[in-house]
Amino acid sequence: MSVTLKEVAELAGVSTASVSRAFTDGASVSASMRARVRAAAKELGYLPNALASGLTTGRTKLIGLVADNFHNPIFLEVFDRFTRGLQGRGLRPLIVNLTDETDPATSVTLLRQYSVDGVIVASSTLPPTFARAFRDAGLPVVHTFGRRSADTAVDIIGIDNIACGTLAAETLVQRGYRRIAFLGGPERATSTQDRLTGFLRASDGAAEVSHSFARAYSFEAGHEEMARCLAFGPAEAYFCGDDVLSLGAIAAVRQAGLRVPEDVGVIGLNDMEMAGWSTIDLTTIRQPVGPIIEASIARIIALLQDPLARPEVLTLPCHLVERGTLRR
Amino acid sequence: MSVTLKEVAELAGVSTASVSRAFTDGASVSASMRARVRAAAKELGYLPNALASGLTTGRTKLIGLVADNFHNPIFLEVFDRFTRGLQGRGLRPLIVNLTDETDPATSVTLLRQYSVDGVIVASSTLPPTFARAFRDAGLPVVHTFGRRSADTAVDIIGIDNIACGTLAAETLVQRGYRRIAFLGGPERATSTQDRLTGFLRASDGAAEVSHSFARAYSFEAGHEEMARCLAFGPAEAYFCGDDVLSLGAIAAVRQAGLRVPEDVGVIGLNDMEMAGWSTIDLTTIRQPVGPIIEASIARIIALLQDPLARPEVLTLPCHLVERGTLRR
DNA sequence: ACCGACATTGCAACCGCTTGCAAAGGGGCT
DNA sequence: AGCCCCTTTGCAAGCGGTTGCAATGTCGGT
Repeated sequence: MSVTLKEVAELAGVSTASVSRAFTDGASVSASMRARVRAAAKELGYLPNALASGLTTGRTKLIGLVADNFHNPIFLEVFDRFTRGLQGRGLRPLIVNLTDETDPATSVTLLRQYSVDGVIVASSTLPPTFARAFRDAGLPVVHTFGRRSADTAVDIIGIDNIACGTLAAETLVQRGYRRIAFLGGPERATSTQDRLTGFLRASDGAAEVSHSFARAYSFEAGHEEMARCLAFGPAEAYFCGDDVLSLGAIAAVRQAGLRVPEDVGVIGLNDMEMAGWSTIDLTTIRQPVGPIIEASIARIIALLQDPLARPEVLTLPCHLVERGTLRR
Repeated sequence: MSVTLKEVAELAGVSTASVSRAFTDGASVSASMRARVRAAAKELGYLPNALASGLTTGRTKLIGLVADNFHNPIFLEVFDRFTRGLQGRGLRPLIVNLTDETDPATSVTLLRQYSVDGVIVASSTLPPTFARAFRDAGLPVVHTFGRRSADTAVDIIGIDNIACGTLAAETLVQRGYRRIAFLGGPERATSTQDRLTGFLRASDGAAEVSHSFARAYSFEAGHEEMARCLAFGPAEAYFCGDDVLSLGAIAAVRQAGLRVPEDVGVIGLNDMEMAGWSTIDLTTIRQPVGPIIEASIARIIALLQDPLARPEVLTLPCHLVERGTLRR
């Protein structure tokens, strides 16, 4: 079907070994040989077969990209950056879309079958054990947006969710809100738990606090949960676990005939692209997605070089983005 | 590193051929042999190496998924469905993120190197020649969201953009708008051209018509272009080339102190998930993304079976989704 | 002219799996 | 018992590349 190494070798009148070397940099080949081979290859339209080469070298340049949230707009940015960043470095992402609560074993199997060189788990909700399953299978892995944990078994790159919760609470208190609330994402998500922890810690004594959870990181869930809160008498301001959740919550507030931020303040987390759209104008805590992903890619590449490197935790700072859903 | 066929064969006391057969259904193996092999495999934690097997069989179960719009929320749905649909059928998507106007040759090279079995080009903006490049390289390809063209060289699955333009114009006219406008996406995108064609055709004589183009399918571009339109005296209603564009346009209208739909009506196209959010509530033309993608996957699978099948064009119907940005 | 060091090249085995072909085994039938 | 046919199994040759090792060639130095 397609042109092989052998054909190029024949045309160039050299051994297949030489052709192979002409395409690997750093190999021992003379300039003239390389030129000759390249010319023959060009003439035939030869392309090295990445799979065959992966078979012998043990490196496929395939990176598993595991994600569980294809509904959150923030993931558009995440995918865009990951796919570009990886392909810009000669790596190819192999996507795994975790439906529901797929167990780790399945994804591990999947990715091992394709001999990926490494895995990036991009999720703020999965438990640390998930990423560890890859490492246990001998695959380099970094958990992007993961939770820092005591036993640092895998590399984690993300934000300090506890600090974010604290920042949110402090901001609300500082703006003079006295009855504040945390409207989190799924209770089991590690990010939710941490954000709540930080939130409670910082608001303790400084304000009257309550909290509840939406069933998912989605608009509907935010809407639903806020509607419930309103029915029980709303707080003055809410820290929502996520931007999408915030939008759902805001919709519910407005539907109840209340104004944002005059009657109810809302602060989100992520700063997804649309949070800045003038019609949305969401005050939120910005998660530095770009740097996080750059760092993740750099880290996975480092792990490819040295799979035994000690796992590290890298935490990037978040900051407040002032817009129109919180009073000054 | 990982367990191989040979080790399983040794443990089970059979030939490697038998082990291989035990893992291929339809192969000639006795039930007892299969059981014995499976047991040994399980004991060792053996996983067939998909790449090695792809090397010999010529099928990798890898499908290239080429897209050029990682900023439009509709693509979240597109990716979600494609990745799930493919993996549900035992295929693995290999993503190519087209940065800017990457030329087809590069992606072809990339995907050929990984011996993908087929390619799905998911874009409403790329010209038909793009997808054809894959076919010319001998790769089965379907162009999802593509434009039907006279010389049907590749399979196309999508909507009839001309009909959508017509539907939009008819809807506006029927609602009593007399001065209507088309605010399209990038002028070079095939989808833009077709939507405009249909729009003009249907509004001819029935209303006063104008048209212009945004520089991209994005919020900012829509905002910008609508601002420009408003400066020159706005039409009564706009058909925007896309939902995101619509949102940008609406933002500009509101910023100018005008109301939607009272002063200016807006109708979009796509019906992305957030168009239905109560705070957005966009009247739009629904593109049946689910069925389009299901059909695309089914088609690419059919092509894997029979690569020489004659290309087909499948056009799915769109319909109006009534919400709050157009008067009744 | 001779020697050693170094750069190039080819040979051939191997990466992990598949598959055509032939050999072996197992019935059913006469 | 003998024959034929069908099923099951193993052998071995690939699939497209890579790479250790040995062979060859080149060059500087004496």
